[in-house]
Amino acid sequence: MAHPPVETVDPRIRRTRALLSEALGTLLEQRPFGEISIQDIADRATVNRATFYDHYPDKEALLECMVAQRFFQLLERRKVSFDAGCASSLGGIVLGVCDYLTEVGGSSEGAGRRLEPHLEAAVIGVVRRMILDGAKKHSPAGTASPEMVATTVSWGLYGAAKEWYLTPNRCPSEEVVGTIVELISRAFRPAPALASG
Amino acid sequence: MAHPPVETVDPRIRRTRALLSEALGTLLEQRPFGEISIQDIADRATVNRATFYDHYPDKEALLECMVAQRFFQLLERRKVSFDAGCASSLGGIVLGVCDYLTEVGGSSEGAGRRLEPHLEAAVIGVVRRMILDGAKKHSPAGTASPEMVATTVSWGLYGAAKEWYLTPNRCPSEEVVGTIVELISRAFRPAPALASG
DNA sequence: TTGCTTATACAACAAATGTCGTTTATCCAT
DNA sequence: ATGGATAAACGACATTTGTTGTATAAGCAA
Repeated sequence: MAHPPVETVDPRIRRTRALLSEALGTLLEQRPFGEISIQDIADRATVNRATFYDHYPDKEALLECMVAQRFFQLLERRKVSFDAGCASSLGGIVLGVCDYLTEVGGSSEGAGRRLEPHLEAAVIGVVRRMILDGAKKHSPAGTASPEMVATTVSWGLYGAAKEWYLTPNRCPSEEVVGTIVELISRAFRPAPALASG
Repeated sequence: MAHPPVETVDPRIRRTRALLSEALGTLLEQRPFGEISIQDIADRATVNRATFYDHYPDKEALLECMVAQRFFQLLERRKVSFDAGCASSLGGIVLGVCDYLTEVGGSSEGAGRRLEPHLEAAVIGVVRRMILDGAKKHSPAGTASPEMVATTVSWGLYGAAKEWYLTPNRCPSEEVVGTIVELISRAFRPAPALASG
């Protein structure tokens, strides 16, 4: 009944949300997000349309939850974690984002050359959480709070991955990881002297 | 007639789009974006609803155009530009983003603690363009293309500004600029040795 | 001015959205 | 097992959305 899907024990709620999530996932393999109606999702999930609104305010919210969940599971499968003291540990996250974009964008999303904004927000959210957990275990990197660092890095990281993904003849994901890590990992290092002006 | 508003000379088109943009701007001062229908916008603009669809596919597209235009004008008024050789020139952009978020989020958007994704995309787009123009005039910063650098920095910059904006008891925008510039400007410097691991 | 081009107004339509109230089924604590 | 709590099914409704076709008006070039 809660709109932002909170942790719940009730098997009815878990079942319904799982059905809706799976239904949207299946439909996204067939046609782009914009061509999927809530009725379509409810039908595929064998759930009443009104029940959908008991769980999510709109289909964008469902997409966001689904993406966050699936992307997080992708990182879990790869046993990706983050240690702020180890710059190369960012590589696993970067590779995960690149591969996830390729995976979900391959069929329909990428064709329109437009990533669903809520998909982007969900991915960034997962990355931010992971970076924040790692960053908090280390000493502060200058005047910026761990939250500020985590947000900056997660947004920059995602933007870089998206830039790569939208490049017409892009290189394999493994090759771009180093470049992206190089760009964003500097946010964790102590500040060098800034150029004046 | 073109959906993505291209440069046009026809005064009828310019007039209609200006009316729609201004109408949405006025309505956003009264209630959040989600509670504004296309009919509302068309009425306020004294334009037929069907005409709206001759210019924009949906109200999100109008919002994106409006935000990009207004935010760009904000930077123009402040005479903000970017020179990749001068790290502090990022400060003007950062301050512009922070102030713009405060400006548009003050009335209705900020209350719900949720920024419209298309607003975010528009702001990032303007920042990216400005950074890209400045970055292209300089030598390449490592293996990353100017586009990659500009995208990474613009996303990171926006994320940082958003983090600041959403902080409950945030400091004045002038105070956070230095922190954000310090975080993101490193992407323009030559790569230091990375921590191993 | 004339005439061609094109943007806008307008009406109408099927479809989708978001909400509400009622009934039925499921969960879970006792 | 019983009973209270609550989730889901279902039908209905007003509203919004996106599209289509035709008529009117505005722009612009000759």
